[in-house]
Amino acid sequence: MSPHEPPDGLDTEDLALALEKFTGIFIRLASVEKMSFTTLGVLHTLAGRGPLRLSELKASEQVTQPAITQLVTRLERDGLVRRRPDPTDGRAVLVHLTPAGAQVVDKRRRDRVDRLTALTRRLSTPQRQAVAAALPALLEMAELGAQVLDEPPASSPPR
Amino acid sequence: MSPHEPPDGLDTEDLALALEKFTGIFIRLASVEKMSFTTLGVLHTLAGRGPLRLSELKASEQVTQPAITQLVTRLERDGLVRRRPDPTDGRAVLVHLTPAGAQVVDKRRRDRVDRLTALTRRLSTPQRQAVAAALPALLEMAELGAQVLDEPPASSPPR
DNA sequence: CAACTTAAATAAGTTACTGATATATTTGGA
DNA sequence: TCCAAATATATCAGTAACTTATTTAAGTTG
Repeated sequence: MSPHEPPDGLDTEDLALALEKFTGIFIRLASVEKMSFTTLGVLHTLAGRGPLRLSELKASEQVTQPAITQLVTRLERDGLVRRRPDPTDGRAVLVHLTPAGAQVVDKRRRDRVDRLTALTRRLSTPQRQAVAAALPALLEMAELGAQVLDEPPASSPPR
Repeated sequence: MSPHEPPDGLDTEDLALALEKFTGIFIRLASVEKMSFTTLGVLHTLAGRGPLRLSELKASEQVTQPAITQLVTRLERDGLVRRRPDPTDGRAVLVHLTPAGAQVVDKRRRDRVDRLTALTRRLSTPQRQAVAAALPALLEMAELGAQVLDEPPASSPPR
């Protein structure tokens, strides 16, 4: 009946439903401090991957190139990032996180950890163990997913 | 050392890190069709919880009341929702999803399920089982989290 | 070294937000 | 009963954050 169930008990429809609910809550767990999702995404990406070109940020945030230029301009105005020339390519610019920018990311992360801690305290021990056991698989899926998102969005990929 | 590790193996810092990566990918898995996160959030909320007042939508989306009024106006213009008077309160309006609106939500959900299926196929059987075993706990956390988000954002809530 | 490509910036217009305020309805006493 | 306060939504004016189209500058190639 369902084409989404491999033979080992993970129904992808259930998974999608659970993850929809969960991510909807999770992304609201951290204090948002008047910043858009895209802005926070850029700061977070820079914190995780180090200085990047505008074109690399564009790819990771799924907006147009002028939008990134303007967003970085605003972030620079607010002292959260700095533009520096790319020594290996005179056309390019490397966007660096400033200490203030790193602090924003850290604060959000601490908030999230605090709230997650509060949530997990209310789970049963087996539930906590189940979540801990699933973490490597979730990380693996995130990595696989990142690769997929770089590929073209074909509607019906011919197999 | 870490205040975030209960005695049964779930380090919340690890959890937060994994979930950050995972949700960052997950929310981009579905086709976005030129709609903002907020817009999609409203459609999804209506699909999940039935007709709601503007003020209820406002609470679930964390934007100002005029933003919701305008967003619903745009959605109504595009035929995705309809406003109808609340029979129990002459001031209020109930926002209903139209069939076209429900279709948008369904398509996104199908997209997501398809992509998740592709991802989970590349996991090992134990990994899939681990994810399946964690689903109830994730749902529980989402539910607990939803309650927390409704509460006032007090820094030190008195018990 | 001209033609092409790539990286980022600029320009002009649109959309989606915000705070402040207005309108209509309900609620709760005097 | 009736009026003041509270509640639910709408409107208005201004700003922020995007879009497409175009421009500028620096690399790459035959």
